[in-house]
Amino acid sequence: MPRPPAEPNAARSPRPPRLPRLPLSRDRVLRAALALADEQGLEAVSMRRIGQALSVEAMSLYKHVADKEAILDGLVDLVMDEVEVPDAGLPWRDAIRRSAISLHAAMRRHPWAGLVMESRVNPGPARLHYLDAVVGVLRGAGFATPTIARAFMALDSHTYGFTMQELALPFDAVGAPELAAMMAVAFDPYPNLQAMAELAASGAPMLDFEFGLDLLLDGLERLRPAD
Amino acid sequence: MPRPPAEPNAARSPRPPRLPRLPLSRDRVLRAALALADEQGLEAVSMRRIGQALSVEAMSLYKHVADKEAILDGLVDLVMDEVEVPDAGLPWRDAIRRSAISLHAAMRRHPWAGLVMESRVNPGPARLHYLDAVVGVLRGAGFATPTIARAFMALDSHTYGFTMQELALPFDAVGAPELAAMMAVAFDPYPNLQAMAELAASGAPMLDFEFGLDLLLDGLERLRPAD
DNA sequence: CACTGTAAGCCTACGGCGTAAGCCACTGTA
DNA sequence: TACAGTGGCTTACGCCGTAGGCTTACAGTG
Repeated sequence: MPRPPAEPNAARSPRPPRLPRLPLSRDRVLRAALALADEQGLEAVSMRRIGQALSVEAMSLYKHVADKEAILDGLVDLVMDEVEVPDAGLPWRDAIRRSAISLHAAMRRHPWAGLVMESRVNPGPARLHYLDAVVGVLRGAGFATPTIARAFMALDSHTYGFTMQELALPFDAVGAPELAAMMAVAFDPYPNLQAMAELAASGAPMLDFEFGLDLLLDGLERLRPAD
Repeated sequence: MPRPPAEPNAARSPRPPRLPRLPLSRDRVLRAALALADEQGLEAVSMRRIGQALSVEAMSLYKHVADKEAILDGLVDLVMDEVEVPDAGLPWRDAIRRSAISLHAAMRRHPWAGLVMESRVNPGPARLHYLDAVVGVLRGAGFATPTIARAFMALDSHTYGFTMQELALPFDAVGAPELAAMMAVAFDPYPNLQAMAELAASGAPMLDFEFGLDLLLDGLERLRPAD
């Protein structure tokens, strides 16, 4: 029902006293979205619920962000901002190692982030800054440009891939005994996997991010031209 | 408007002649979903559009699959079925190498698959079979069980991570010159990335899946107990 | 002071989504 | 013949992103 056209009604409700909320902004929108994602998961990040968290209608968000894609891009960059950028003052191996571990940690703090990052094409400034620093350190270590490209892909692939698998695994969600029981069932017809289930049941740590990372770094060190 | 209650109407439309379509089945649903995903992308995979592709209403699918999650699980397993499982008859390194390359290729054939796999918790039979074979080959090579777990994570992380990054990159979509131009703009304030942009512009292949894979395999070979 | 442009937030509505619940025609068996 | 089961259809609910237009408040100008 289209309401009557504007009718300047003196008997209107007594004029809401315009309580002066602090104004919306791209930054406030992103922070609300980040909180929502961290606390309630990625599927809670909808325009309506972000609006709700800010006591604002969904459509009001569009005055500050282009669309939902832009919000996701912004979220990724917020996470990348938490990552320790490789320090050109350190030996190349330590610098890369630290930053990879820091990226891994950031993705674990925001379990939704990996999925979002990998569906995204355009890197934001924080991501570019990180990328630039990695390349800088590898150049400083004397690697040739094509090797740098390959090395970067290999290192980042390990970090992303490991984190994604780790988060998909229920290792943290349940205790070792429950997990072992689950595995025993699921692995029933697979003899080789039984050994894995037993290992998990023993409570031994199954997830070792630095194992693969060090394999890669060792290999790169061997490829590095003597300086 | 709730239609009149059942009224046995003799003047009904002349009885649609019940043309005998071949019946629905879980398999037909999955194949339709696979075709949709491959041809029109993951967001085209909706219950309504799968139904459309099968000339059937969306709700009819629920007689054959539990829900959309089940369809996605099924899709992942269809892709895993295309993957060459490591051959226990080969030297461990060749066997693992071939299967990793095959997994990478399958994920490239179905660019949507990586994203789906990584949001999924329960491995299907094809995935379990693959996993079992990898573990079997590594056992045969003499690795200790904890090392096998770590090695598997590292190898799979590289395959998933590399493929996801590769697919997010616009390397295939545009030609080298266009890409270089894009990079030159995006990389403007980042001196180290300029070198990468030039490398890409030269048309040199930027993506080398086997580089990281071989770094990992070399490292594992060095860790392997002498037999 | 009045006037006007503009920005910020609101409202309505559209087409799409996954799926709960129930209906109906047909089949096979008792 | 009766009956239960099966496979498909219909309707409807509550979500989603967002196009388009409206209202209000304020800043700048005369």
